[in-house]
Amino acid sequence: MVTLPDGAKKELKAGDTAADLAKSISEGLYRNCVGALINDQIKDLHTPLHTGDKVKLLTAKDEESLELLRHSTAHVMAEAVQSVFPEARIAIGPTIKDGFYYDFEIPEHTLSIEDLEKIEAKMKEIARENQQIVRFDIPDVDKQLDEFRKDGEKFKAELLEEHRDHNPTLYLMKDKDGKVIWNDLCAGPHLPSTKHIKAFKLLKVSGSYWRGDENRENLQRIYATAWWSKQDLDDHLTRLEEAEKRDHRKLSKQLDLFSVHEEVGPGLIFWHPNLATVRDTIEENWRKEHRKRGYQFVYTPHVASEDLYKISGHLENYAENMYAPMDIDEHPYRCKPMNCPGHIMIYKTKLRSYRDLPLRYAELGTVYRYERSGVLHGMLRVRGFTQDDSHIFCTPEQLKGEIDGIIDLIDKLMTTFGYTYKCYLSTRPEKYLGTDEEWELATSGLEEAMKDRGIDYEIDEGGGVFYAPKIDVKLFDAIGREWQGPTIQVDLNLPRRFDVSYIGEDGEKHRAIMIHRAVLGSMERFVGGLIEHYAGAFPLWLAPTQVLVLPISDRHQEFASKVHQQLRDNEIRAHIDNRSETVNYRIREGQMQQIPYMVVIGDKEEAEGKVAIRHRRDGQVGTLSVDELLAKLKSEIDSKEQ
RNA sequence: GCCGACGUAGCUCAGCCGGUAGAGCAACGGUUUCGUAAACCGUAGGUCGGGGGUUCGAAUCCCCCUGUCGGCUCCA
Repeated sequence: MVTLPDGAKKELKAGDTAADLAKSISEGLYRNCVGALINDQIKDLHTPLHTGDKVKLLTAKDEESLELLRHSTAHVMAEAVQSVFPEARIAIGPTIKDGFYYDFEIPEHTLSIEDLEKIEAKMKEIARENQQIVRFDIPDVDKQLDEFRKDGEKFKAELLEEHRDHNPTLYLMKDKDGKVIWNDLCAGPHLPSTKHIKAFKLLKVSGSYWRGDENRENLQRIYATAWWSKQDLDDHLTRLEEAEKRDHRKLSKQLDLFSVHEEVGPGLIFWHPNLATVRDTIEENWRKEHRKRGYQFVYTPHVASEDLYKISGHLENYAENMYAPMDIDEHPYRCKPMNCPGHIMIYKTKLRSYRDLPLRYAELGTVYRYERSGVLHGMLRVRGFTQDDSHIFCTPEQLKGEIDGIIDLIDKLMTTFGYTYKCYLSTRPEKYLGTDEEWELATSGLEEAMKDRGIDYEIDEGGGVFYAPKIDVKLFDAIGREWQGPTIQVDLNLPRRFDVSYIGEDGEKHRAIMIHRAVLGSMERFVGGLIEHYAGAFPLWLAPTQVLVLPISDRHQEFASKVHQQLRDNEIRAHIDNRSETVNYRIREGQMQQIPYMVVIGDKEEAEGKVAIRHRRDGQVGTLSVDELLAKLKSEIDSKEQ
């Protein structure tokens, strides 16, 4: 007796499988069935059922079934690779978001694009052959180990050795006569056969390490994707192309946003005027929102004596991410990797009373960190960047309220940019500093602030850093991609190291709580992400050029210049294009520069004292007097319309 | 850092098996004065990322350096 999703019960014979269940319901369902969700776990279609099981049969329509498809396609890919390159040894091949990969060791050969085509062709062949994918319990682990070793499958042997006590299974690929063609050590689950595999594409090859360990074997990884239908695959490929078009590095060239220079060094960003305008506007807004919330702005030096980082512990724990020391008057100095010690210096210039707290220091603080050369990426992963950093010093009683205030600020700023977000609470990891009581106080402060606000959050158990529990916020952009967003940490380390304290109501000295938070993160990463989020079309309030004035011919120059000046007088970022190019040409350029508004001025407009408005998305939207235009622009700017 | 790919004019890219560079756009000069996404004619522009080697001869082949790009966490 098993239960179906609609609550119906179904009587089965002993030893019946999910496939038998499907068959008993309808032949069509059986044909389309690829697996089953048994007690909420994805299983093979041929898994025996037991009394009391909750069973949901999976077909291509079910979201969960994609996992089966991709995992099985990974096996087919591995089979194909070993068919094309018999000397290839297989490592692991899990599913990932939107696809899967498989790692191989192929002696004396590096995979090329042409190889991918060959492998794809072979995969199609395997799919067409309708090979059966059969689960097989390994009866004699030692014998199987010998088998793997004999075949040179050292990775599989290593894995089997580790999993020998966990009922290891093989998956066998069988041809129509039941002959085993290929096998892979795998926990499954899988599709019943390869006939369901119709729409897949191998995307790229790259390097990896066996078990992600750089001291171990170098492997070659093939990334691929698989979908139930050609249509789904095509849609996915189109989405990838879309994302590529939004690449901030690409848009930077079109829109003249930023650059990096070999002569200067990798990971160091030059902000061109256009992007500097965007940043400046963001920072202005950032300051305004901070002032409203009682923050005080500070500035701290960009280099500091190593003495400071000895106290902070950075030298001990963070040295590999820091720029090497420089010798100043025979004393080592470092570029600052974080702003916190600097803010603590300011705090400690006086004896603080509980009446002074909370103190909220904020700084757009530029830091330098050594990142391994291979991980640098446009503006998103760099070596020098400006954090919108703040450190709040408060009493334990104030903690929750401060967290609440930060969440309010986060919500305000993220909504301003049209991001949706999700919060994660990371709790104490295995290795940690501080006492259990401190962790409890800090963690519950974070959690309760979210609870009181009614914010949806997930808990990442043990995901905190060694010195702090934290709230991480993930952002979702215009095309649903995820970005690392704001973070709040309750630091249990630095207040102790620097003896950050205050005098309480009781006249005694108490350790202050120090909250570390960044909302935008780094200006580089945030603005880089924004470029992609908006696909280069910044909303009016952020746009580098807000209005482009276009006189139709030379006789309209004078009026056009007046309009231009009037806009500028009203703090609109306006430019005029009075080159002797056709109107069409200049409009095209304005469009390609993603300028929100163009105002066209010809005989008609001059006669009426008005301007013709063109919006980059809506095209011609009528004529307005300059005053009317100013009012329209101001309201759109003030509301920060997306 | 490691694996792989790539680096040709400001941009996008061509240049096969070695015979010392080419297009479009942009720029510049002129003509055109135009009504909502590319007017016409002309000119100039490159030590082919840097260094070394092979060769009579290297953008092209080999080595080193540098930068960029894709990955290196998602566990049979």
